[in-house]
Amino acid sequence: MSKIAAPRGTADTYPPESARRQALEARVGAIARRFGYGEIRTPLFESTELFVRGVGEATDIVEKEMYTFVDKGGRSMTLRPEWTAPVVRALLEHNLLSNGPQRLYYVGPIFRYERPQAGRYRQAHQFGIECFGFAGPEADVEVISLADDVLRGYDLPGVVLHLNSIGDDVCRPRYRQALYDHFAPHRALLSADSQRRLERNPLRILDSKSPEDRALAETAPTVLDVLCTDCAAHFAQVRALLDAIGVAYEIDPRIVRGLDYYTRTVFEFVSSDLGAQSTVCAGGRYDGLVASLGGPPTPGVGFGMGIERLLMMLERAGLEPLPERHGIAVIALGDAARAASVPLIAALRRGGDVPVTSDYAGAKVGNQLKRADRANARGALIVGDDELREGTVVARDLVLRSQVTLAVSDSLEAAVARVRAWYAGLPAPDAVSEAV
RNA sequence: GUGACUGUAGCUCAGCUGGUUAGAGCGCUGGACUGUGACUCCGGAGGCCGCGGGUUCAAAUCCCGUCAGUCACCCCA
Repeated sequence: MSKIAAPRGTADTYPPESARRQALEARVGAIARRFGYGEIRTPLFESTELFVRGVGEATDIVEKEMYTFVDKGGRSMTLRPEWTAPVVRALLEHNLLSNGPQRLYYVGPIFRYERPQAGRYRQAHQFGIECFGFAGPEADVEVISLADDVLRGYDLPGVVLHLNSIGDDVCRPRYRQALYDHFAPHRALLSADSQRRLERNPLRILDSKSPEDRALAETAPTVLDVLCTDCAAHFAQVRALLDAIGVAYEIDPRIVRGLDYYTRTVFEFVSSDLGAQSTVCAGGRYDGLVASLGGPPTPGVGFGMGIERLLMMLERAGLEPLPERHGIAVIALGDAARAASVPLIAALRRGGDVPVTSDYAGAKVGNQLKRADRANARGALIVGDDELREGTVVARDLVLRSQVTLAVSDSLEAAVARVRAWYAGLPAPDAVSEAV
């Protein structure tokens, strides 16, 4: 025991849990493709400079959460802490924006050096999308609606979409100033953290959890009061379009953003089921990012969704998908039968989509049947001395507990065909479980 | 990075104020049932009591450190 363990905040995923993740990843990918998004994969690590410039020097991610190392060439590299900057880098590197608007989705790990907690890990996984080239509110709505489809599709209770606008280069500085003016006279009443925030980023005081800040935050001016005409119009259209397609939301002026690149629309899907990390999906518009990384001025909007948080919500909501009941377990009894079963197993696996397993350790029938049952196999093929002599196999329905004898001695092809026909003829597990 | 709680068999957990061979349930495995998976009964394997140090005649138990988990803060997906 206590040999080498997985590093803090990381986890292994193995059956049956890995099947849940596969299913989830397949599902979100399918939804993204239905919206016309194509998958992008980027390296696990990038030049540190990319994140410093893309995410923002003064953000927590860059200041204290990056896994940074120096490679053998003396270059500073960083494990991807978020997806947006790498995606933009790839787009610029391959000049994809000159092909017009781009719709991309991703699924994969991110790394942040943080103390682990419910729904927070050092290696986490995110699904997300990025939509480049559309400045209008339709793109915001498309992105939000995609996230909404994913979450609503799971019918999760208690998920609420919070929506806000944090303005642009014109109105955000104005808002900062307004907040500063509001809090500065009462500086002494703020929590220690917020006194620091006041100088660096007064917006952050708004989402503080400390009670002494709350009272002052209640009376603070709202972003929405100081949006410039363009931003206000954009926000109004986003809301109108969300209404038009029936996506429910709540205006929440307290949503701010930890990353520097956001402009205008920001949103979060929040669940009461996640403990302190209540956000399962967060995103927004980032019209300045592409240009700040050296590309042509290009509007963009997207979101990131936490896979672990989504899995946690599914678990707590009791929405675990039932394991699929399928496959054939070959049960060979004795050395001769075991050897004789190999060609049949191989033939069944080739060109078939039915999982075929076999126990080569020579456990007794009862145990092998039990294991096959627990592994959710649908049927079993039993070959013992009698069957070997007679050139047959016993084909057993593991759900109905009934069995037939199949001849397999004429030719391998015929045997395979006969087994496939038998398997295909088994009643669907759903129908069976209702009958039983 | 800060704080609190926790670490005993594959899993879930008992082990009172330190005392001799560390337990249970589930799982695994053998048998009752010479080749059929529920249930029942009887047996078996499986533990550096997270790791390191200290106190003591004696430590799973007390103390310190460390690693890990959980929860919260900071912050965020």
